[in-house]
Amino acid sequence: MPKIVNKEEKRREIALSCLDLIYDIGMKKLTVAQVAKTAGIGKGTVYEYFEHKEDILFEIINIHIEQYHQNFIATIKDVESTREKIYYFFDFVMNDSDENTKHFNGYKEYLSIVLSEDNSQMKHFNTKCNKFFKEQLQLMIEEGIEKKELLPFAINFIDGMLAFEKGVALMKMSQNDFQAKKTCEDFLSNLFNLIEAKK
Amino acid sequence: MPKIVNKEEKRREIALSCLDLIYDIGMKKLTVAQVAKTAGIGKGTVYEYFEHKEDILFEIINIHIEQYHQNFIATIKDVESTREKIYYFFDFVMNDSDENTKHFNGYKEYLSIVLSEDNSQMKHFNTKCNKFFKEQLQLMIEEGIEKKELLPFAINFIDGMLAFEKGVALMKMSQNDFQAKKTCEDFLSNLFNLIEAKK
DNA sequence: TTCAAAATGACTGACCGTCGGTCAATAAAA
DNA sequence: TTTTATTGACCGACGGTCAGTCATTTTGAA
Repeated sequence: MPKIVNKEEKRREIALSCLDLIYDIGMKKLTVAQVAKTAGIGKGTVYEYFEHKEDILFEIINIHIEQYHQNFIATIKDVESTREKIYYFFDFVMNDSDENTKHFNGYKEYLSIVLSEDNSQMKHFNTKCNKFFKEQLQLMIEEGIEKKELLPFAINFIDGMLAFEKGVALMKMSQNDFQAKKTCEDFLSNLFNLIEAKK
Repeated sequence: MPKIVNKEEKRREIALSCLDLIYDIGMKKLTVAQVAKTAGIGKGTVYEYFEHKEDILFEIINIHIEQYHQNFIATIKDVESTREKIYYFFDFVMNDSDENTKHFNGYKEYLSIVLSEDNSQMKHFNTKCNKFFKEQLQLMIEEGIEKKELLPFAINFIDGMLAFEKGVALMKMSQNDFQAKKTCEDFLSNLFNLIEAKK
């Protein structure tokens, strides 16, 4: 019998090898032949690990989100004020570093596919991610209220903040020169004026 | 000279003939051969009126938006309270009628294309549409403040409401069983608690 | 103990069908 | 005859398949 490969590991390895390629040219222009060449495998082998071309991106997004979740929790832990924590919640749409731009771009490509197909698995994955962030935001805000940094009714704006963040992401992805950072900062500043406990 | 066809009119006519087809199967599965057959023309003729397949959807969206804008202004005119007007602003994501679902679905397909390509024209179109809605919302709110229905700082939440609406749209498009209507209603109810002038 | 044959999963790239887009030829109006 | 509109055969690119090859391990007869 041949060496048994760790399918999950190799799947991950192939996906990651295409990361820059996808970032450079996008999923639409990406060909499976290119993927195979980049990963140093045969074209048929790609289909040994992925159901279809789009599946490759799904793997990448899974990796990114996993990292992001961990990173998020770790960073939050070291932040003192609720205000700062919530700002960090919007980091994904505000941060224009190379690293984050790459993630953001990947998410854009991913969304494009979710919208064009009717893939229940991908939609479910979205729901799961969203749930995570909602829970995190809820924790932050509840803690903020407990610490008397926020007024109690701040709890009512969790869904609003979640949707706002998604909306800013969408506008950043679908418009030229959209001022994501400014829009977030203004919104947060105005919101905090209302929900923050006055000293 | 031979028969001069009204290019713009025929373009519109071809696009509209495919409306249900696109709604049924989506842009990805739509083939140009199908479009030609449905419109009762040759495949090559399609390219006389459209630059590429996606261009057909762009025409549809243009028609829809034009209608929608007119309809929006007309409806707003007959509505009394600012609160109701703003509710109507969220109609696009809350209304599940067949008619609106079709428009919403078209917008979803459209967005998918905007995200997958880097089409500056489409992004510019988005920016324009958004500007329209922002102006409308601004008018409503300014009027509401003038009529003492809203508190003055309500003006600060225009961008927030815009982004919120976009976010709800995105979540509705990319998740299973997302409660768009409830999310909007809750958000608006909570927001009005803050920005509405107390009697 | 040895090692050839059998077994099997990994891997491959030629091949296929589909489809977006092109263009040379044709039709038709003026 | 000229100009414009129309057309569908054709092309090339690409996603996905599959019959066959390879490499390694297991097996069991000598």
